Amino acid sequence: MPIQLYDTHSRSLRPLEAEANQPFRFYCCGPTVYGPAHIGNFRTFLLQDTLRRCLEVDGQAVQHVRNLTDVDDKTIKGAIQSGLSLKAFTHQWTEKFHADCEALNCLPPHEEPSAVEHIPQQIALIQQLIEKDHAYATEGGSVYFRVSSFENYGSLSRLKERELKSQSNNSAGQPNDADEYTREAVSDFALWKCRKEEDGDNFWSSPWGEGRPGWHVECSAMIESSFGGAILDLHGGGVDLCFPHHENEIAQSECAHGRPLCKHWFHSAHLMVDGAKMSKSLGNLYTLDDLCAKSFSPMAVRYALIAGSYRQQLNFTIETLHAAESALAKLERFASSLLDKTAEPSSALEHYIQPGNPESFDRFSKAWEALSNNLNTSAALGALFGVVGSNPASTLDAPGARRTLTAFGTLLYALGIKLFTKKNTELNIPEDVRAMGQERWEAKQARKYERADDLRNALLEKGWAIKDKPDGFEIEPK
RNA sequence: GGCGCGGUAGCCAAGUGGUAAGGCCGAGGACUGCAAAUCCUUUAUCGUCGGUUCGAUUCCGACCCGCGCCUCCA
Repeated sequence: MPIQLYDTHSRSLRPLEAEANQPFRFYCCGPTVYGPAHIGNFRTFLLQDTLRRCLEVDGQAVQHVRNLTDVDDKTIKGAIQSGLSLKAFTHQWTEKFHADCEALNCLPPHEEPSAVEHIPQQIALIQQLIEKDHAYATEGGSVYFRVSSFENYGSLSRLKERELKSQSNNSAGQPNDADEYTREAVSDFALWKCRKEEDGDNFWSSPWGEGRPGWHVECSAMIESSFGGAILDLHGGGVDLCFPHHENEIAQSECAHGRPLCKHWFHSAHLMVDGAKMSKSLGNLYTLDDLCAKSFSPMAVRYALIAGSYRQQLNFTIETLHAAESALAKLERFASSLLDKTAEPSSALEHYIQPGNPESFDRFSKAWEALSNNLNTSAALGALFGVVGSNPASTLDAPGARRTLTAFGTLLYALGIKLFTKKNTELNIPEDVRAMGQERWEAKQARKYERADDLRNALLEKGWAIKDKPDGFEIEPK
């Protein structure tokens, strides 16, 4: 049974299957690299990553391509403000994005094309559109897509053309382009923007004069060049991209190439924070670094961001993150109970975290079914904890524990969850803390409880907690 | 105004025409010198009002409330 996923275009659940002997062609709109990505961005990328992992577990050869938007209004503005070249500016934020992705255990896409490196392809695409009369150049040297020339325009988002307002205003309500009045219709969108003073050095020459590409055309051109003219199996992005970006991509690609752009559209709902849309003005916009600074682990962030199903807005709170840390700890205890049976250290768990084979899901089959059925991460996690609660380790022998670990590991792979990531990085307990712990233990053994409790409280104030065991004690960060 | 989504326990969040997964928190118990950690147990009738049905949280209708997109946006 292939994985089923809701398709925005047909508004129905449809199976995800590549053509015979072909990779599963998976394209995602990537980040605009003008600053650190926030957790809302990452929710989308994490969900896409989780879907990709599920496809791999399902046995498909996924070709995952995610672009970098490194030339647009925001990157150009940011570069000029920071006094860096566009390339240097976007490079630093690309590096940061990669580092965050790695911390969140996001698999790198197989290809990550850069928009600025595909300008010739974009120009070629625009030329094709002009030749086919789907686009026109204005006197000012910009090029627009003629929306009225594409009958299906609006089918993805169900916007009738007559309902379209202008695509020509920026967020301040000002026209984007000086030559706005030379465009034929307000709903026409820019493919090529003529050079403007505020763009600084960031312009390229084209048959229509110097300028730069429009945002939408970047994706169409990169898809064409990465997938060599094949139809995409899946295209993903946040819901906000549905219109106009994806709608425009469809118009450009289908008009230029005369075939459908994509078979399946995957849109993930937005992340809310404390019940409201994230925004800088509300002070509820978090980056990964912001959360790590509050000493949450990146893995808890991943867990929290994928714990709700993707079609539902997820309400993120700091409490969610505490819940994620606790849930992760519970999974670690579960893994430990199985690893005890196989006499392996916790570090051995990673060998079990593999794409594996769906045939072997065993008692985790409900969890896999949930993932297969429209990427229901929430139900999958629920089913996972159902198994955890049944405490299978108590009745398993070593081979049985190994089988259970294999199934469990496959599921962890699908969800992109790594365990025991915290312990490995926090083993440096200061010497004085260690000594206090030892002294407290000795006082306790000598039944000098007052002294022992004082030391325990003192350690707590320093941020360290003592966990007593029958034959000794451990010190952990509070 | 157009298109779309949602209202489930203190919080987050699945799900189903036959009396509601899971996580967190809380409470009770075990353990402990007392704690912590851990383990066990435990907390809802599903926005409101109608309708269909033997039976609805789940289907239909109305209403109320919240949210998203329609403009750069994951």
